This record gives sequence, structure tokens and C-alpha cells, in this order.
Amino acid sequence: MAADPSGLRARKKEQTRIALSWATIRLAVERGLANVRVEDIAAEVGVSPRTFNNYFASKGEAIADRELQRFRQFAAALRERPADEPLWPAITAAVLDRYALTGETDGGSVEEVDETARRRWVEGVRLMIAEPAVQRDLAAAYAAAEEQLAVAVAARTGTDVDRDMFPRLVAGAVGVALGTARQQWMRDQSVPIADLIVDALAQVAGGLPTP
Amino acid sequence: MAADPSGLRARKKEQTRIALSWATIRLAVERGLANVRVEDIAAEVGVSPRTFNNYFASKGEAIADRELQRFRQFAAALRERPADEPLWPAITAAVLDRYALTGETDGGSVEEVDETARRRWVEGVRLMIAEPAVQRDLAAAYAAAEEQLAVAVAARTGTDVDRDMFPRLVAGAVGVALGTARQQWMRDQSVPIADLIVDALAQVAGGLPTP
DNA sequence: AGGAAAAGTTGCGCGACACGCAAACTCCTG
DNA sequence: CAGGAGTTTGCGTGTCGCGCAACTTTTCCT
Repeated sequence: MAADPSGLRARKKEQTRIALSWATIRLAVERGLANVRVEDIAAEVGVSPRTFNNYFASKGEAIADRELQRFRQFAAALRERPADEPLWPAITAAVLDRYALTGETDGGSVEEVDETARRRWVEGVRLMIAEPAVQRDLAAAYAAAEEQLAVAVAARTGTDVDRDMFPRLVAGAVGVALGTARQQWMRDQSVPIADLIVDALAQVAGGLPTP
Repeated sequence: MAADPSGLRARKKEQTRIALSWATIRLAVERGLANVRVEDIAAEVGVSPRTFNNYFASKGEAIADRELQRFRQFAAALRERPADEPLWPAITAAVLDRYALTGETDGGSVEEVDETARRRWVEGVRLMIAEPAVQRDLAAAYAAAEEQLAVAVAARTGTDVDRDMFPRLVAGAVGVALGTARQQWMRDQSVPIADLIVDALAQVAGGLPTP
């Protein structure tokens, strides 16, 4: 479904999925989620309102989808790391590879935007994230993604997803680390997010020692 | 709001809140969430449908509320642990105190229920939890509760919730541990949940070493 | 104690949403 | 190029979520 380049068809589908997701985010950031109707999003993408619900069950889900995809890509990246690499270095590398370096900040073109616009955007995102509905779906998306990550971890460590808590604990811990890093970054963008991620992962991997 | 025995009023309020929550859970477990309307829940508790939404914004939120309260109680318990106790032992003790020992299994009376009924209940819960809507609100509830826990951890370790990632990482890790333990227990009830919790917390506190 | 104020509940109503269903349309396969 | 699987779309419907404005109950102040 996600990485399925089978037909030209699936590509188109994935394209509208992404378009819908971005449109939702953009509008929500600009006007606030409450002032965005499904109708608007559909119009923005040039598709029927009914179709929106074919892809997403709610606006929140559409918003969370980008984050979900990133997390999934990262899980996939982990799977393709050399098998003999120790777990935590592999995770860190995979995260930095697929998660932090993508320079996607906006709906399409990246480029340099003037500073005030960037601030406005970040603030908008902060407000959007604060929205209860978004929190819900975002959290759920993380949970779903962690499932996949847990499988990857299990494969790598020779543990069993159904019997051992280990893979799920690792997946969950990674999710927490990434989420916390993101949160921290939104609060203060003076430190690069990659550094925060590395730091958070290190703390988790180190057993959260009291500083 | 939660632990506010100020007036006789708040008590009553908390009572209906709990009643609504349990009623929602019970009905959802029995018939499946989709077959429970707000109207039914309200009727069960003897209150107006409109009132349900005064307490909860959705059925999912009502369901998640019990778990949220437990988590909050646990955060409170942590706050009252001796300040010189090391972090992780304090957390473990607080969890076992407030989280695992409450013998609440059903809407009210505990007692011994016959085995098949218990299994039916657990299975019902499993299905309920699997419901996307419930997953959403449950995850959100955890996130909210972790916020409080983070504050407690910060106070105990002399860190700052706004500047250090540490307290949030710890809170998140604890949440993951509890969630994973609960999940594991639902899959196989042969191991007491308290043991699973202790195990999960120990793994997290130990830096998730590959077994 | 008594009455005003604060807090909670209820009924009404509306805008929006989630989703089933079936028809129209599009792309793939042989 | 024709059959069929996969998608989009319009329509209809059952619920929601919540604002608003009475109405009732508790609390507080003098």
C-alpha cells in the first residue's frame, strides 16, 4: 500500500493521499483546525469531499499521516541496516537517515522563506498540535507505527513480538524519544533537531540516568 | 478537579463521572462500541444525554478516563514518596502502590466471577481497545497523564520541564512500560500483571539491553 | 438564616461528520 | 479491445459535538 510501485495507479493514489494530508495541514496551520471543513480540503486538492473520507477517517488522521509515514520509513530504514550492527547505533543511524534529514518544511518547495513567515508557521503548527483532536490521532499514529518498528526490532534481536515485551518497549521508547525531541524543538529552535534526537535516544538507551 | 474534596458538590460530580465512564466501558465491552449510543449510556446512569458531553467529548474519552485517573493517582503517589529515594525505585513503588493493587475489574463489586465470564470480559476489553476511536483517546489520555508525571519527576530530580527533555523522557518511558505490560497481560494472563510491570520498568530503567 | 451568586443540568437546535450504497468512471490485464 | 478490478463520486442517513438559554441545586456571604 505504501511502498507499492506496482501500477501507475498506486502512484496516483499515494499522490492524492499526500496532497490531502498536506492540504489539511496547511489549512489547519493557517486558520486553525476548527475553521477548516473537509469540503475546503477536498476543494484544495481538486477532489470530491466524499473521497477525503476514503483516505482518512478524520481531519486529525490526515494531519497525523505525514508523521506516520516518516516513522514508517524509518522503520523500513532500520530493517535495511547491517544485521551485525548493534541495536541502538542502528536505530540512531536509521532515524537520522530517514527522519531528520528530509528538508520538507512546507507543502512542496522548500527554499528559504523569510524568518517571520517561518515563525508564524511553527507557531501555527504548535497550535495545531495542541488541538485535542490532533493529539488523539497523532498519538494513535505513533502507536500504529511503533507496531511496525517493534517487528523490525524483533527481527534484528531475535526476540518474539508476541512473547517478549522487549521489542515493544524499544519501539515505544524510540517513539517517546522522537516525540519528546520534536516537542522540545518546537519550544526552542536554537538547537538543531538532529542533535535533540541523538540526545534523547542516547538518554533512553542509557537507562535514563538522573542528571 | 480530580482530588478535590472541597465541596459535597464535587463529590457528586466525580461520582457521575465515574459512573458514566464505567457504564460506557461495560456497554462497549458487551455489545461493541459501535452499538452503544450516548443515549444508552446516559440512560444507564440516569442522566441527560446532553450531560454526557458535559463530562466527555466522546465515548472514547469516557472509556480512557479510568486509565487516565489511575495514571494520575500514580503520579500523585510518586509525589508523596520520600524525596531521597532514588528515582526508579520510587517510580516502581508508586506504580505498584496505586496502579496494580486496585482490584477493580468491573463496574462495581469485585468478587469472584466464574472463569468463562472473566474470559469473555477480557476478550471484550481486547476488542474494545482495538477499536481505533478508543486507541486514539487512550493514547491521548496517556499523553496528558504523562505531562503530570513529568512535572513530578522534574520536581524530584531538580530538572526543568521546560528546558530539559529528561522529565518527559522518563514520563514517556514509564507510560510505555505500563502500556506494554498491560498489552502483554491481555495477551497472556498467566503472569501476574504486577510482575510484568516490574519487569518492564526494570528493562526501561536498565537502558533496554538486548536480551 | 436567607438570599444572591456560582456551579451544574437539561432541552433545543444546528452544522458537520462518518460511512454505507450504488452508479459512473478509469486503469490494468489478457 | 473487451472484460473486470479498482476508484471516485453523489446521495442519504444516523450520530455527534457543542453553543445557547432556561432551570435547578449547592455554596457562600452577611
